[in-house]
Amino acid sequence: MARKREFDENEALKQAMQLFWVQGYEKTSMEELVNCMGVHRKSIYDTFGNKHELFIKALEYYKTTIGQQLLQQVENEKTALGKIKALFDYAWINNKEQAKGCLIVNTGVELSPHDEAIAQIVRLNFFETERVIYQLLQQGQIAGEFSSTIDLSTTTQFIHNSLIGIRVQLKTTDEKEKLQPIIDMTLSVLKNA
Amino acid sequence: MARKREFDENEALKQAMQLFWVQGYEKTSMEELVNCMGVHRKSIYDTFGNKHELFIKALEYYKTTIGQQLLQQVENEKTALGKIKALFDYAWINNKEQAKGCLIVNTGVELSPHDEAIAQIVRLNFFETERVIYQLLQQGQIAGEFSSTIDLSTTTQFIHNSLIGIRVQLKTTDEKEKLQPIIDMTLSVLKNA
DNA sequence: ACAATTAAAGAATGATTGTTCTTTAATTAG
DNA sequence: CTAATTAAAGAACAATCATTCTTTAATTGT
Repeated sequence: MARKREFDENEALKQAMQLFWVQGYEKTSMEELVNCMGVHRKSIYDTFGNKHELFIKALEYYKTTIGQQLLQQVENEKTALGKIKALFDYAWINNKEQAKGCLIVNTGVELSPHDEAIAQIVRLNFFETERVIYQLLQQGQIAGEFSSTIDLSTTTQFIHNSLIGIRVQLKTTDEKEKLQPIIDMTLSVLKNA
Repeated sequence: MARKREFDENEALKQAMQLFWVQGYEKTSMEELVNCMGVHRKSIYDTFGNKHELFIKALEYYKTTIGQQLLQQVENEKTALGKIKALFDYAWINNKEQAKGCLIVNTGVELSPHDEAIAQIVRLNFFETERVIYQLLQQGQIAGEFSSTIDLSTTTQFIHNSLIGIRVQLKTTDEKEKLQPIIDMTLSVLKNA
């Protein structure tokens, strides 16, 4: 007994996420969001709350779509090394057309120090990435691909830190060809003696 | 034949830099800058131009003060390894009281994709850091501290990428003790066989 | 068919944004 | 001393910010 929603909530959220990803939180105005989502101002507020809540929902959408695509790319690879490489390579795919880095890293840098709710989401996403890396390192060690002497926790942190660096440089550098050697060198610490 | 300026231009610029460093460009309003610089609105505009030009001058100030302090810390060390470690450790000093990362990295992430003038400044600062790393690696190789088989350019990129990661994580993580092992592992690639 | 409900549309809200105008006060060259 | 110059102070600017109000249109259970 009510009027039907004319827009697709997920599609609108996707557009919002893309804009936040390119521009960041503060730089993005509600007017821009209205235009890019194709949804009326009031409908955005009725559906998603306010700008801050919309941003959090965009972060969640990012995790369940982009994050899931990333895991898919990882699982497509056979070897542990291939899977870890896929983790790095996937960043490229999202930065082919436009330099926008990683939404989680961007958000952490922009908002973590003065927005505890969002800082927590960033930490959670980082922690999940580290969990994935840890398991891949473990698998690779068992399979004999990686050195058995490396410490799993430390190496996980090390790989993740390098991944964060790459995600930043995808936004800042115009010489993306310089990044692949960095990745190769990062992964070289996994090699068997 | 004119009235004297009552505020110190460098001191005001220092305060502006600090605020931009903590909050970023977009989040920082002129009103906040007026309060924190202790200078009248109009005087800020008369002296520094507009917000964007003030930000660029704050970036320059950062380079000539913080950047210089960093080089000082590096030169205080005797060995090449010590100097490179100092490069990493210096990030800590500025993040003891407040998590604010590195102004150049923060700025690159926030503004590089949609502000070419600032993107260029970020690239220039990155290039200078890489130049310093390159020279230290070269010195260390000559002194026999580092392996002679490492490629200087690639290793420079690799070290810098790790440094960027650390500078991001200083803003995002609440477990800073996890970062030291990352640095140690990064520097382990320099070791002689 | 009607009443209840909710979405869409458009206009308007007050607050804050970056920037500038006007007035007053201080300084110094002539 | 005075006139010229420039800084400081305060108010004000139009534009944009996030948010909400009001009105109209569509949907569906009864």
